[in-house]
Amino acid sequence: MRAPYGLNILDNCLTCPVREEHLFCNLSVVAGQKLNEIKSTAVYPKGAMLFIEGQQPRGVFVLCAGKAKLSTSSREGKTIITKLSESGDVLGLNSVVSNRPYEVTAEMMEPGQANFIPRESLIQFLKDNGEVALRVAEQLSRNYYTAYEEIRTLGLSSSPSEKFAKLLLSWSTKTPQNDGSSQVKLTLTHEEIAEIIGTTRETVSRLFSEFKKKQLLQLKGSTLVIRNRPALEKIVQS
Amino acid sequence: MRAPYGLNILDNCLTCPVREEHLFCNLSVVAGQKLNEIKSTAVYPKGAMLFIEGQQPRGVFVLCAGKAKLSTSSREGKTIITKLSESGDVLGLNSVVSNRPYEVTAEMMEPGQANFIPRESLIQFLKDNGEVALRVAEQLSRNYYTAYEEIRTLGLSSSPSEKFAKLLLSWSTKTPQNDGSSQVKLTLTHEEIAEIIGTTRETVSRLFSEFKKKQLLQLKGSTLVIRNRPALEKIVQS
DNA sequence: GAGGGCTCGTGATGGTGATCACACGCGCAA
DNA sequence: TTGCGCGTGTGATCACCATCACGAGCCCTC
Repeated sequence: MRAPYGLNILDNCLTCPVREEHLFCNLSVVAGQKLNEIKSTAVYPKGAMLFIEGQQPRGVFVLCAGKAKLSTSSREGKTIITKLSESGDVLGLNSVVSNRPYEVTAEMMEPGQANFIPRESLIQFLKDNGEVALRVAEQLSRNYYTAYEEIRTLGLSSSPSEKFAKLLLSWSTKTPQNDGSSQVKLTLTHEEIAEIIGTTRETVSRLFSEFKKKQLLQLKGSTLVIRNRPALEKIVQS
Repeated sequence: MRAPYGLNILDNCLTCPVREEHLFCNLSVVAGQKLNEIKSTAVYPKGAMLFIEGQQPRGVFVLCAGKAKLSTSSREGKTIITKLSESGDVLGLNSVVSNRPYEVTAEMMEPGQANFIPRESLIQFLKDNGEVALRVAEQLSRNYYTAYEEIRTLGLSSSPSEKFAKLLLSWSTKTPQNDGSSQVKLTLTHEEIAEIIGTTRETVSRLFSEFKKKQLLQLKGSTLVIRNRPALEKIVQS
């Protein structure tokens, strides 16, 4: 069975063979079944908006396949990307739990699939399953930590170089190589990188040039090779 | 009975006649009693550190009297204040729930009193009381919202004037007057304000001068009179 | 009353990064 | 091929704000 956009529909993407820290894994059999009943699965094209900043929270989305970017914008059109989400992430949880409008916009960066759990059902489910509520609390506090990291980055590290180096390091830690370097597929435009570190597209271009010249990184087609992590860490130092 | 620093020791500051949204209010009788058993009360002088960034989470502090500031610092010594806490606030909750180091330092800005609840006891308490766990989740998601507001401020509003105006408005909404103006007791130094909006002391001084000249605010001794809120909102606009 | 510590005002200066502008290369479709 | 849209490189300029510096006022202690 083929879904649009070349995706295979996953039968049940709430199960998670890989990452144990996922929110809805390792539940009791009863709870797992109940969760399966209240969820619904859908496939989304690139550019699809799961939800938009300011909307009333309809429910949470459990990303099963594809990547999504979370962003927030000012009235003047300036945008910052606050998180890149991957398979397994739960989107919209904060808004649903506190019943406040979505604080971000979630947009698919590539075709993907997600489970949707309506707000009312989820809240009732949490009330019926106290131990899951505690897991949700843990997840929320992890989210909070991520947000705090963001605050530290925005508030404490002033220069774009610093933030850029920090971003590169965060990518690099995901794909460590034995020789200290690492390779990453670069799927973001300079514009998007600028929105992540809170600067302009031009500055990002210049940063790439500068870092290339300093032998900190290298571009082979669309793969980014990060050399000399120690030097990057020295730039960050905060 | 007199406590040091001119404070009356409050018999049980977990009860909260005023604000219903407090975390540990309106519990069942049993839960309330249990909470009373595991908490301990202490009095703190001005400048006391309830906990410090990076420490392992010992437990949460429920602020009963006095104000505290939450801050985080970089290695180079730059500091940002992320929140000013008041009576009723629960400090350290995120770290305790996720069992990660305190992400901020909590320092008393004036003499005060707080209830301490050790981590182990609290977690056990939450496991035994699922409905309270959900309340904790709600509280955490509110914290998350606050953090997100901070991210928006730091990331989207570039100029110090904008952030300063935003800060003034946040103060002003707490004490609305019928004529559109409002008065606030100014207990912060320019230095501290600078740490809140992420700029320098000098810039804050200049902002005060500038806003005074523009009739946006006025200083009567240590009380700050905010006139012309619409103009401030126009400066913010984000 | 003298002295020290803290907060606040304000001038001078310089660096940095946003902004504007334009050119280039690439993929794609008519 | 031509044309268009998009992402990218890079120069020139300029406003803004951090930084340094210094002096004034204020409170507390000795």
